[in-house]
Amino acid sequence: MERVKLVDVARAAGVHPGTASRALAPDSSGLVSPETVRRVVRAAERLGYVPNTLARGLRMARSFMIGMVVPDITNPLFPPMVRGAEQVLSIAGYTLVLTDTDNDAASERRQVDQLRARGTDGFLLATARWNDELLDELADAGVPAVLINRNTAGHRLPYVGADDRTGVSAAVAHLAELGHRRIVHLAGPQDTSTGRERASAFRQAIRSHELPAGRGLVRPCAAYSEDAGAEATERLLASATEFTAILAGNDLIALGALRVLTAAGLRCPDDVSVVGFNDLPLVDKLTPSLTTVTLPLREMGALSAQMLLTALDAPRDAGPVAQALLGVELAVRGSTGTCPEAVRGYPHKRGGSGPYLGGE
Amino acid sequence: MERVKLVDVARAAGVHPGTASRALAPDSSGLVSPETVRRVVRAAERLGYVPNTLARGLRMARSFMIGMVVPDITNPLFPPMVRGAEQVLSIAGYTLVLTDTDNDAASERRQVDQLRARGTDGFLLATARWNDELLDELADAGVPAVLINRNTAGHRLPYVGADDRTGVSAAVAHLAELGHRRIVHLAGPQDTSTGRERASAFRQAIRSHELPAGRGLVRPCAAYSEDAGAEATERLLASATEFTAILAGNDLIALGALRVLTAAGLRCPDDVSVVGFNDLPLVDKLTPSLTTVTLPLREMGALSAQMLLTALDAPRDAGPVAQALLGVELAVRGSTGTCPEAVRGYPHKRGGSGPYLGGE
DNA sequence: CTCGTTTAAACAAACGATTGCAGTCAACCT
DNA sequence: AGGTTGACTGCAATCGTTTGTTTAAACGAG
Repeated sequence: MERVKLVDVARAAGVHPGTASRALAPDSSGLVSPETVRRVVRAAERLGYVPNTLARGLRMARSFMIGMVVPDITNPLFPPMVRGAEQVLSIAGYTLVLTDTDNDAASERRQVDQLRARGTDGFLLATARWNDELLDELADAGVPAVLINRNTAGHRLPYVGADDRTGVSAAVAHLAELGHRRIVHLAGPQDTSTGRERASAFRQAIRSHELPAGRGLVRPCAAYSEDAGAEATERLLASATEFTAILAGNDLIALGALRVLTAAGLRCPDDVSVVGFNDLPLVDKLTPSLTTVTLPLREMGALSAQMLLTALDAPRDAGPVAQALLGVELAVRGSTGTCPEAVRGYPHKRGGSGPYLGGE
Repeated sequence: MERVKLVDVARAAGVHPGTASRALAPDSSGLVSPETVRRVVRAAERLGYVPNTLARGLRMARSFMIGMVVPDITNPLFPPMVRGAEQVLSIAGYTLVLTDTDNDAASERRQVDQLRARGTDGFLLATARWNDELLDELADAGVPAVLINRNTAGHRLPYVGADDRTGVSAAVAHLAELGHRRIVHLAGPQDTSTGRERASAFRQAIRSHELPAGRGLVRPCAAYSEDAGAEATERLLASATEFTAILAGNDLIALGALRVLTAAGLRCPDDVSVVGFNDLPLVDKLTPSLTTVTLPLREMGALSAQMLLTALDAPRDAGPVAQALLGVELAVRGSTGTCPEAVRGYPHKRGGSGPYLGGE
């Protein structure tokens, strides 16, 4: 059974293909008599007509495809965003093309180029670095694109993210309320906006709670990964820094921290409280369950898609680029508890019987 | 800067567009003189020519796009498959279009229709039901498609899955070795091949280990979800069935079971051992860490993509449809331990002081 | 009654590539 | 020498839509 095309519908309705085309398109259906519209629409339904997107795209110089670029779809942070975006795009008649850059800049460029060659109408990018050449190029070229989750230094492209500052502030407030005074931030990579922003918000929160502000309280990790978090925690323990709580740049870093703390004989939350970021699936079922900041991932994906859609049929440069921040929530769980005495790194100086030092 | 098209290249090389087209296509470049080929290729490179995929697709009735359909990208089971498939497809010059059906048959049909309208060259489907009308239609229509993870009753389409039977068999062997004799299987939905296959493999394993085979040992859940697993476990406890171990249809079901067991005062693995399936991220960090069956998800995705590619340029019907099973591994962790005395449901009959009854 | 004016539908030209067919020209064979 | 072959390349149709431009009909006013 051959695919039914516009000519077939037109013939069935007894009109010219051109007329049928106008009748079917909501925009132009005003140009044809209501009676004819009805006839055409009915014929289309009866025959099960589905327009050929390639032909239409060729004629209209639009592909109705949106490219979405994520660093690693395997990271549970991204699927909800993808899902939110896909839902919005699909009801608007667009198709989502997903690509995974494997956290590699070269691969990212290749993917984006390939999509551009395909005539992709716009991009949803979750891979932004703080200084990102590729994104600058896209901005220069006027390619419709929206950033998700991570922003760039220039703020030249529309951006949808979470209100990280408020999340950090809530986390610090929570810890302060539990009596913690020496809080360490295991920050995310400083070449990402989230890493920088959360670190900056952390410093500000420390000040506003009038907590001791010494150096070494913010310790950037090499990556948003468990291993990077573990490594940073080892360095932290090896240093002489005293702390009773850790605010991690994200959940994976928190998991790495927990692993190392446990290995060092420190218990959570009895000895050290830990807060994560992102609320990945299952972190609520760990022992202890992880206190963390919940992000509206799905909504971020949906909103970014919507912003892209409006950008698509807006005039070339319509006002300033939008920067949207969605609200977050602190999920208080088992990994945070009231402050014990100050805890310090490894059995160094004032050596005691174990890693658990401080007052007393 | 306008996109350079084939005519531009042809003019620059001093040939007809048709000739340029042939010169550029590896298949037909034998039809044109080597000298001309060289000239055209150089011109194309110099001008930075990238063919318009839409135009080509329209003419050739191929889009170089592959549709991948998953029930829920948010389920950590799927991202690795997507990733494996994407990698293979992208190096073959194909683009992966991902859609999420939200576990809804109507939505699935809509998505597939839309993709077909777009001229999608083939499908990777992870949504198969045991009796699946849509897939039968696709098979009838001769649409190139490969099933992943789940199969259909008819076995009419190529399929790539995991060797579930061996996984189940290893799990049961492991439990039997720990001394368990009364093992219950909280099976997955029986309208999925995985649910049926694992249940069938379970029965066979019970027989081959000569374990007591009573009724009520296989208890299908309504879905592959934590809630469904919890509900099934409640019914199990309410029944008079004795058991010391549970083999869950997948990890989510296992999590539901653990929740209910804990709530009922039963401890894992002291009172009841639990085995999952799939090895989702983080289940190794739970307390107790979950013993489960690890699937080669990424490889499954890659292989299915490869099979689809070969199917794409094979003659219409080339031999029997391939059915590939990839090896699995049992990850033995903390949720399984040596058998205590028989455990039974709630304080019924022979009423004791708690839920923990049996021998002793 | 006629001449603008509106309204509705038909016509035909794109969009950018691929490809069957036909033509050119030189070489080759008998 | 004439016809045949074969290697290249040019020509033009085609894929299925959309859309600017006629054409045809209907309408209203002077």
